[in-house]
Amino acid sequence: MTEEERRAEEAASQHRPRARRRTRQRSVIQRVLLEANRPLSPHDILQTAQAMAPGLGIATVYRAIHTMLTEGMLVAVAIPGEAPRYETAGKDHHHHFQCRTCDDIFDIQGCLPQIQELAPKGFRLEGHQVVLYGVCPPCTGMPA
Amino acid sequence: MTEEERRAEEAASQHRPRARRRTRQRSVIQRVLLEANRPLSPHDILQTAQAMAPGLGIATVYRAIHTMLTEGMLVAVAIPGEAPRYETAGKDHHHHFQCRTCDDIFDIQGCLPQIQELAPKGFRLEGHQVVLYGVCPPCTGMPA
DNA sequence: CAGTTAATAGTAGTTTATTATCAATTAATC
DNA sequence: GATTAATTGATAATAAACTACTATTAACTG
Repeated sequence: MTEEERRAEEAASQHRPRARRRTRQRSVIQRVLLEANRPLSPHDILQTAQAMAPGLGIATVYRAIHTMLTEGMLVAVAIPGEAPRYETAGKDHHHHFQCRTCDDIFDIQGCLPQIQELAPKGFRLEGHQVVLYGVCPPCTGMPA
Repeated sequence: MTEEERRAEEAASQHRPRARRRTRQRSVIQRVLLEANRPLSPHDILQTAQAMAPGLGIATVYRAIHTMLTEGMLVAVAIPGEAPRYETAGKDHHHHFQCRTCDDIFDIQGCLPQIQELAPKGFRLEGHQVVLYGVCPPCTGMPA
């Protein structure tokens, strides 16, 4: 039985659901994601969070991501050819830039309303995604 | 030693490189890709090609894709959260539409020059990709 | 502070996509 | 038609990302 199944089973039973604990690890992971202000991979999160939570394991990162996703605190960001990244939810509609040198993803503001008109007749358009590719400021040699 | 390595070794040796054979399987795979006129996954290719080449194996599909990629006849199409698809090379700049019902990818014509302006200062823009999401004509109940 | 049990670290296992291996087949050449 | 070796089909092996498992740790609760 997975953690989630056990939780669901308890919720359906007579027992009072156990509280979700505020652990050091989860706090650190949350903070890393809030401060990054751009989508991070599980590995990114692990690397950064380990500085503030020594010994942090990758499994804990994945568990925290899963929890924060179901709580609506995070959203997944899918980039072509890449494993999903995660960023804090609640941002305005925006798109992403991937640096071809460091592979990092950055948020970019703005959008193009005319993008709606690209859908051919007969296709029901429900959403879209734009990804820009190039080199980010740090990788072009510019100061961060 | 892989097939590719052996080929490279022979090319560097005194021996005349052996000819690439035109097999029934490869012809069928090529034809499927040409007629689809949209990006296909290896699995898509296998399904369609097996009708014209009974017994066709998935390994042959992957081998043909690899060969056609290195020959410049195919290009890979990466869609967020999806394994790569492949479509015939040489098309004009275009983007893609993914149907949320059948997951198929369709080519869409046109682009937006203003997309260049979305890149923030300090980011060197080299390329972009647009993916539209929605429901394709067949899946909305319209005739193909 | 003691008891309860959610959460963790470490790691084995799983999943999905792709590649390697190899005996058998078959396209190209003689 | 016989010969040669490129190609194939079946399947084992691999790779990467993620999940399950288990003993241990440490939040919460009274």
